[in-house]
Amino acid sequence: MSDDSTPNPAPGHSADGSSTRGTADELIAVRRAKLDRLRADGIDPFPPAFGGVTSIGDVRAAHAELEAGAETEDRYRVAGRLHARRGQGKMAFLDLDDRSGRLQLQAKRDVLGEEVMDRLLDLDLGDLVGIDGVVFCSRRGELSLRVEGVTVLAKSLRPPPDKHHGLQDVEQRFRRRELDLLGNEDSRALFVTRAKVISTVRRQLDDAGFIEVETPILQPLYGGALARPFTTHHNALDRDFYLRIATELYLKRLVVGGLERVYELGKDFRNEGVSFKHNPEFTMLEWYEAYADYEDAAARLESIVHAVAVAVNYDGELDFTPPWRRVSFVGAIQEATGVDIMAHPDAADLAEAIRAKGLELKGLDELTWPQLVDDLLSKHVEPNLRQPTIVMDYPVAISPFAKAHRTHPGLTERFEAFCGGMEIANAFTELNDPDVQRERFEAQARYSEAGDKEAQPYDEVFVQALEQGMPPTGGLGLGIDRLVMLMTGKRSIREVVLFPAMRD
RNA sequence: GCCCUUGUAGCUCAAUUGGCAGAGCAGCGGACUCUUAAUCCGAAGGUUGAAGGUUCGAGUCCUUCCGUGGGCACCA
Repeated sequence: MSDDSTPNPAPGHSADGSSTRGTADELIAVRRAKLDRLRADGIDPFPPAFGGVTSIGDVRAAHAELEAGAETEDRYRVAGRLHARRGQGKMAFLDLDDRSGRLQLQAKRDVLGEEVMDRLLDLDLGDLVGIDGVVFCSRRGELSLRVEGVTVLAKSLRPPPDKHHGLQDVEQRFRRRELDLLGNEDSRALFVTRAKVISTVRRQLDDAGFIEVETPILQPLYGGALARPFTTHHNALDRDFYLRIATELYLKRLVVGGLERVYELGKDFRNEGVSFKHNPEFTMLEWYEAYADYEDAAARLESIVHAVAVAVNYDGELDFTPPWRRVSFVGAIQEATGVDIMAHPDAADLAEAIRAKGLELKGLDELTWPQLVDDLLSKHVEPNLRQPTIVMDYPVAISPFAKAHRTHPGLTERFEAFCGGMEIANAFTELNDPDVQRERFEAQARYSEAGDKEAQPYDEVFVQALEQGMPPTGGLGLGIDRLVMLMTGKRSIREVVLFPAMRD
């Protein structure tokens, strides 16, 4: 570490100039020299706290009507990061950022005196400072604080991103999210919006009588979704655990236990490829409601998502007003491709029908019937579902936890919701017949033996829970990251996850 | 895993057909008491992602590797 501090000139007067260069190391060295100068002057560059701060947003709100040139007697203490500086002589203007906004500071030598003024001018962009001052409105109409006191709150030793362009490099924005946040106001706003999405969802469920629960992330058996898990090892118990791919099975055991309305909001982990809509760890909401079915779940989903859109002032092209368009799974595929999947109940037959329609599907002849059906939906239907759409009644073969449809054989009471060409939710009338559930697991075991790495492992404890008796239940899973993508108009999940997975 | 794309100063971006690597901001020295992408003067700042190769000469062309972004595959 290069800590070769220059001799300390008077505060505010810059370092001797002989060692002032422009490389990254030298930029840091200049800042370290200023740090040393503060310490030499008996100033703590990293004080422990700074009380009595008013947010810039609150200062602005209190003086929204102030006219150009107006003075006040109103004093405030604000704190934040130094963003820009104009003027260097007997008067300077500085911009100070906090989470709520930006405020101009006016520093006058005749107000502050030589020592304080010099110290203030010696600050670097990016330094965290506390300011005591009095509100006025500049001749050009800019709400400002006339500085009366300056407190260094934390010295910044590295240069901040460009003050106008912010941080543009996508890789650095994701790898060094703190630089993205401090350099790009819209990035900060996005994550505030994300928090609002989550708090709104919570409030909706809390107000509807749901209780929030926490179930294991480290699971001895994974289940509740069709996906490959991450595996880890517990040393003391000397056994492998899986990071959960879903919360479904534990939550249904809580319904068996009589909690009736439960939800969990947290991370799931799936060991699959990354894409604009997949991150290996992602935030999932699941809720289960006793005595409800999938129609009730659909209505609740519409209501919650609509409430979220209102809460974040969504103004994009999607219309989340309930009720959303409903189409049947079979009908949606037939409409988009002309193929009636129920008329072709085996794989070879269905593959022939797909080929007859001239549709593109890779590996057509190697795929199982469920795979063919799933591909038809994901490649030929899903991308075109822009406006919120609920696709109802999925085939039983791809729905191991959904109850058989009350009137249509071969189908289940399951829907997925799509918006912006993406799946955002998956819900069923939950299968609560333990014998049928046991058969479904056995079918999954056969898929697994046939080489399907995503088939469900048999979960005997879960089946025994169903044998205890689970009330009729509606359950739903909602992808929170994708919901935030929709609400903010972002096309990549990496934009809405603070620290997305990156290659090393 | 495969294909395409991209990587230049701390940050944002240029560089014609292969012909002296440049600008703005930031930083440094100086001027400036209502500026706000402040302005003005001055001096600086580079292993062009890495390693090889072709060439009189490579940021530019070729090979390999690393990372980004996009697509495919995977995601029954």
